[in-house]
Amino acid sequence: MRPTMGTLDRMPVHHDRIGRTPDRVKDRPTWLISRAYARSTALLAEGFETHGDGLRGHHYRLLAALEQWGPTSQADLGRATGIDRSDVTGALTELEARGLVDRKVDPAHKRRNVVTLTPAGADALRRLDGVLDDIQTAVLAPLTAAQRRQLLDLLARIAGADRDADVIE
Amino acid sequence: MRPTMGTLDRMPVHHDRIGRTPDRVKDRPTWLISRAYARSTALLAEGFETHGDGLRGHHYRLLAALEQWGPTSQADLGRATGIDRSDVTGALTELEARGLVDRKVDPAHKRRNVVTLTPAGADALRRLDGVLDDIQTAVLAPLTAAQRRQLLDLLARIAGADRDADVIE
DNA sequence: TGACCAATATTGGTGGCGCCAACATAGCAG
DNA sequence: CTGCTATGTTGGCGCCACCAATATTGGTCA
Repeated sequence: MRPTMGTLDRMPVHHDRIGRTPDRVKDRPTWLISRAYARSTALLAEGFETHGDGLRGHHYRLLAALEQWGPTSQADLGRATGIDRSDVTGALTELEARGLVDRKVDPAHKRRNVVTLTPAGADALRRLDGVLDDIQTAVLAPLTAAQRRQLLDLLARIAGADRDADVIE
Repeated sequence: MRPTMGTLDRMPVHHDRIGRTPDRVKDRPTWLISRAYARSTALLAEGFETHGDGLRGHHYRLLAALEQWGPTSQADLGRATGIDRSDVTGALTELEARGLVDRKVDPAHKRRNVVTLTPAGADALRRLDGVLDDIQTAVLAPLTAAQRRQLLDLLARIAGADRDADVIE
């Protein structure tokens, strides 16, 4: 019994440890995945906000694709990054406004835009890489090196389930 | 050189296998997590749509919390499920309209609403459980039983990093 | 007691991200 | 030439996380 409060028992709900997750939910893989995702996106949002000049995940993915594959059409960028064509358009417009990419019509295929990474874009990508690296280590902080490798391996299997199917066939 | 096209080499981009993820991105934990999340949410959305009567993740979490802890205030529901208070309000309104929960003012604490799971709500929860179970097995399909246990353990560690911190201290 | 502060429920709004539909245009295949 | 497909763009939707402001209520404390 606690001090100085006679009516304690009419409190049907105030278990000291509500705030836990319901049992039905807390061990479900989809729940754990969503929690891990929530945690990583929170860190990403913070990192992008404080060191990302207002850029976000879309922008990083596009810059990375351009750095790796060189000048690319928007449609191919979308396929390479898993970003919808329409969202590619919007993100590229923002990147172009910042001078991080260059966009012009492909003279040989006039319906295409050829998107090119500018030097400033490459710089931005390198900066973001640093930010992202820090975030990765923060996310994986609770794990040992061996556990990290394991997790990445396992995640790759379930994350790439459809794509592997596409690739293999 | 391919046939019938002299100007082929000004085509820097048409690798036959674009559609992969940039190397800079594809092994990052946050990326893999987001892919796993995308996969699981796609399955969840499909499952909820075809067998969920239009309910979504929020609703399931709330029903599960109510089933486990009994009548609960909205604020506590929010804390228990990680759903923002404002979103709790909206989701409960929908659940109430379907007769799955009952919401009335706590006579002892008039600023609180006591939310109660109705029998229909318990039924809906059980139905959703079945749907969710199927989705879990679909998500984990590429893994062996041992790998599944491992993945869940590792995810729990990184997913619960903050909460554990809260609990431990 | 009265003044002040904290918690609650609600309303309304933001933003990221994934996705889809419609459209005009351009290239390709028959 | 006639479809059919690919491309880029615009506009919209839905889910989820989050935040701000407000009215109400409870509890605290000087």
